[in-house]
Amino acid sequence: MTLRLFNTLSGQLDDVLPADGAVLRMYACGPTVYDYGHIGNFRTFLQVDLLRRALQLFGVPVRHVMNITDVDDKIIRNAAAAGLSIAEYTPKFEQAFLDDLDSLAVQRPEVLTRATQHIPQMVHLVERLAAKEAAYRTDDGNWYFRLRAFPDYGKLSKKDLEGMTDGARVDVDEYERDSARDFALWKSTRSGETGWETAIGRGRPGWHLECSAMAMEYLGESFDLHAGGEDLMFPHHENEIAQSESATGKTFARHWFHVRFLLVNGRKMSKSEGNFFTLRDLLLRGYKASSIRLALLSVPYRHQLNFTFDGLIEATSAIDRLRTFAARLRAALLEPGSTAKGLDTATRARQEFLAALANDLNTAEARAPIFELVRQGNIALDAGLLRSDDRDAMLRTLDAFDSVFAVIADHDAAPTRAAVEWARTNGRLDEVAPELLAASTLTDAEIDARVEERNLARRQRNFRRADQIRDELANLGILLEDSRDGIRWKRK
RNA sequence: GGCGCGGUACCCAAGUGGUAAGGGAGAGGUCUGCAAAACCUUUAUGCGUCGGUUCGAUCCCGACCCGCGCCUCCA
Repeated sequence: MTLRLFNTLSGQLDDVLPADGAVLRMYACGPTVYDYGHIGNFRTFLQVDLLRRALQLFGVPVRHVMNITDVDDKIIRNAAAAGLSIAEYTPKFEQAFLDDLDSLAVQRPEVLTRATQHIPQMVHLVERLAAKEAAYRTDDGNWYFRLRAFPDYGKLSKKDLEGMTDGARVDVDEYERDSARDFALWKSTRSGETGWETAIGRGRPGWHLECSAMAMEYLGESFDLHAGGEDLMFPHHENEIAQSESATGKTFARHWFHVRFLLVNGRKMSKSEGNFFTLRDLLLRGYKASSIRLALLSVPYRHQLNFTFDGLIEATSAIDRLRTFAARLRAALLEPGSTAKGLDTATRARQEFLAALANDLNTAEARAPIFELVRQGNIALDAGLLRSDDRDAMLRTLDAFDSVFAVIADHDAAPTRAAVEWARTNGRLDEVAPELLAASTLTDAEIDARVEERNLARRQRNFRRADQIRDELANLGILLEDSRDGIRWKRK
């Protein structure tokens, strides 16, 4: 099956296939590590993760490069305020970012690159552009890209340069540039300020330059796909195209993938608006990592997603249903063999799931056949009609689903525990949901012992005592389920 | 002002020129010591409004209303 994906550049659905017939080379703009990321940021990284997982499911090997921007104005400002160099300031937030990716089950890119470790490549790119008269240096030492040198400018964001000249928001009076729209490639700095001594002078790279230089370093001058949030389309990605294609004369990225924004209360979630949640905020309130992952993945990437706590609760319930079914399938004692209906149910669900994903990563549509499978599977189990090969086929379909959505396999304990630990060491225990703190004090063995104690009471038909234990555990966030196959418990 | 996206049941949300997937929540029932889980039934003559095209439109066209994003650092 071939993935068809909306391409911002072509304005239509295009097949996503490796140009070299072997590995799909993709670049995704990563974070600027000046603070903890908010879940709006993570929506984009989750959708990129979904993309790479879907490609792998379709049998397309992926080489995925992500940058870490570890030098920029905000980093320099925050580091200075903390009395640190940027090299001392950024590692904490880079690590937090990587930890958050792990919590959300986001696969690591094949290559993670830091801007500060690629200064020579950036300088070289400026030199190439200068040689073609596409870059120029002003008297203050800054380097700019000459927009007139790239007639295709605007082809990604469909903006007409002529039509947007000198709007109110352009810094018309910015000194010495040939044109107000020319963008900075390299910013000169004085000694004492953050900067590097290079052949093009002392300074630091502009943001756009970083991505072009690193993408080309690891993926070549022309590659398959470039991803990022919708806000990066203009000017960031437009500028990447301009400087890269001016230097190489080749198409930079063939396919551009843009993820639309996460809203909260109908407004864009952003640092500057102050209306944001970090992943840790939500974990400490007692929401599970898997719930957050599913909630941010279930609305297709090309639609805005309005974040709500109801949405998280809904995702939690949906995941419970999937996990309960998977556990029930695995535990069921079944006759060997298969049934036509059972196999057909499993196969059709898988096909419909794959078709929905292949259709521009339609995650909402992709969920439906999986839940239909759950229903049909439960009915067959209730009726005692399921055979072991049916079960195996159904489990394979669930595995395919989970290789992309990654929410059925339960890895929720570790992120929550880590978040609580983080709150403890950062003096933020008051933000932790009470039942989370309580539950975190109970080990699995202690819970098992309490469950056994209740079981004994039940066998003695001492239901008062049994219910009392169940209530106590419930107050600690532990839910019990009595089933024919025994007692299951789970952390809320 | 320019460019773009969206308005589908209580909530989230898919979708198609031929009569509305899925999830959550709610209600009733089966099962259970009671719960929980699971299953069954149930919840839009209706898809922002008004016109038009069509045998037929939620889906196509036009106008309008409302919401959001980008045009500036930003996932």
